[in-house]
Amino acid sequence: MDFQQIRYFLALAKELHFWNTAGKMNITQSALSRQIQSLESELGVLLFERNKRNVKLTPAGKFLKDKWEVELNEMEFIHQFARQIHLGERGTIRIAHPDSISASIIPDIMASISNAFPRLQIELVQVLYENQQEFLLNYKIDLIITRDMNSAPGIRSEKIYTDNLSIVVPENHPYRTIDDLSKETLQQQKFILPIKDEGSSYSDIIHQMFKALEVVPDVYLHSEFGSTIIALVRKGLGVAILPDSYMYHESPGLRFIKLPFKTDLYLNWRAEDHNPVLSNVLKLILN
Amino acid sequence: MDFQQIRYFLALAKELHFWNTAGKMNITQSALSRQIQSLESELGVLLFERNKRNVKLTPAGKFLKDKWEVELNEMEFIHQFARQIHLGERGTIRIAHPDSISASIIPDIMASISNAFPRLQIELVQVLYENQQEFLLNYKIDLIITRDMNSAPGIRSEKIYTDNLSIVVPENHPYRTIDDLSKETLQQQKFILPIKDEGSSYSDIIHQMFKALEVVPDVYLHSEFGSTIIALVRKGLGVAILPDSYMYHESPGLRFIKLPFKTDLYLNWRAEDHNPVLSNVLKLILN
DNA sequence: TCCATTAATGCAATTTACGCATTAATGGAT
DNA sequence: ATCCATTAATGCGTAAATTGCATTAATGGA
Repeated sequence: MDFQQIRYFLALAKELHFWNTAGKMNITQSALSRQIQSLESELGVLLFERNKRNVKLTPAGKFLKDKWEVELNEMEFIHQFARQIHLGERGTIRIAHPDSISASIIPDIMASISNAFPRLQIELVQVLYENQQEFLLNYKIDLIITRDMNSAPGIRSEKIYTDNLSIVVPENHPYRTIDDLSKETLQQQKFILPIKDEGSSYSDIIHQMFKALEVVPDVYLHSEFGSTIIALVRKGLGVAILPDSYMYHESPGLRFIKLPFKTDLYLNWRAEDHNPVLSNVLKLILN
Repeated sequence: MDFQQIRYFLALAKELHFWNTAGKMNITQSALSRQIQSLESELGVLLFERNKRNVKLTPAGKFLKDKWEVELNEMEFIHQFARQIHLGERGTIRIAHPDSISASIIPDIMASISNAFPRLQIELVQVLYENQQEFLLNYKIDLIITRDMNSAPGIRSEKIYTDNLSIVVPENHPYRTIDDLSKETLQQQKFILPIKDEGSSYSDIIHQMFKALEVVPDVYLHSEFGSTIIALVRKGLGVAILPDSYMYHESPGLRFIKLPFKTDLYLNWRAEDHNPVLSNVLKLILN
């Protein structure tokens, strides 16, 4: 059974005239007649009561007219929807990102996506450092922004942004500009730092920074969560080294003093993932 | 687009293997490959991501698999339903009948129909004498049982039953058997009779009966409604001439005395009505 | 009774679908 | 690293289906 046959049937059910219908459907009366016959015999249902003069729907034909009209519309809608999925205009994408950028570049990225593809559903999630690779490879997330270059097989990684590192101090702290910093005073600070994850280039950079400053930091506390770190600094429990992106969180009571060190942000995705939604989002972010 | 193509797609979406699927669908891998390609190009949607080694659904393919499964089941259900309509096993038929037989042959007819065609919906209606023909010809009813032969063009009529006429008297009435009746006493009765409709053979018969008995009835009241007539007789307001069928109404306080006159019941329907439900019901009633 | 209309049908031509055989890509085994 | 078995795609000839044209047969109206 062919959709076209059903379209012929619906047209004929409206017109109730083989010649007129054939004309409208751009076939000959002969073809239409045979298509209807073929439909009837395949269904095992007489659709029209017809003689050489009149054509009218049988009760079963009337029933099918009503039902098929609905079903064909439904089908057309489904196919339209499928086309949008195919073009990456519909669908869901799960993006993981570090807390630090949730107020800096993430809003820009989201705005850009929802502007270009308003029908996309985006799920923003946070993923612990040790789960990042597994979640990506097991399709729990589709895209992840990290501060580490990822070189695992099957994962592609591109640098998308570079953050400055700042030292974050409470408003009443004597550090006011970069010039106030000295090896001696730094040595006296209590530091609140991110957890030093194995192989994390981000914590490496912080480590290298202290090396370059020739300071061995007195680490008061390690936390994976930037918001926790910021709250602790505000309470005067220590100072922190954080990427500038945290400035966008508009947290009062803090001062960011830019340091001459940088940390990169990378976009990571499955190399073999051809999901058109992903392709579209990648194009947008990497532009 | 062909339903068969969608069935091929669904099979392949389950198997994810062209050779195995082709075998199960009883075609060659070549044909299956081309059918899927044709489906993809007609839809404008890539359904499978495939190389010479692996086959997997695209997001759009996954979506269509879920949707099409539902739609195809829906369609199969619709077609099954249509087949039942075609065979006259499903549908609605509106049957009109005189009040008199609602407790005699109507229950038998209903039982017979619902036994043979349990899915049929029957609507029983009452139609005033003057509307009978119009309602039938205008498809307001499909079948009508009358006490008059109908010979209008486009209407077929078949005799299905013959009722005896009885004189109906209250229980305390002196008439006990047919032998108690005499011209003289009949002349003294007050009669409650049906309305003498123009061209109604039924009221004709009652008229002829009185002529044969050489009695001119003292008609106290005319009513079209048998139940009204019966109620009036029970109250002692007169006696009536009614078809035996009323005996089945189990009305207490009445005596039916059979008279040597008969009245026929006819089944009437549109001659050109080929509704299979009607055909089935006709076959049952006329057997 | 005749005629115009119209659905069905025979036939030839065209288009489409199919199976067979082959090709080309790929993942796993040696 | 190389070879091989597996497997989806494809070229080609044949079979099947669909189509249009012309004709037929039925039917309602003049």
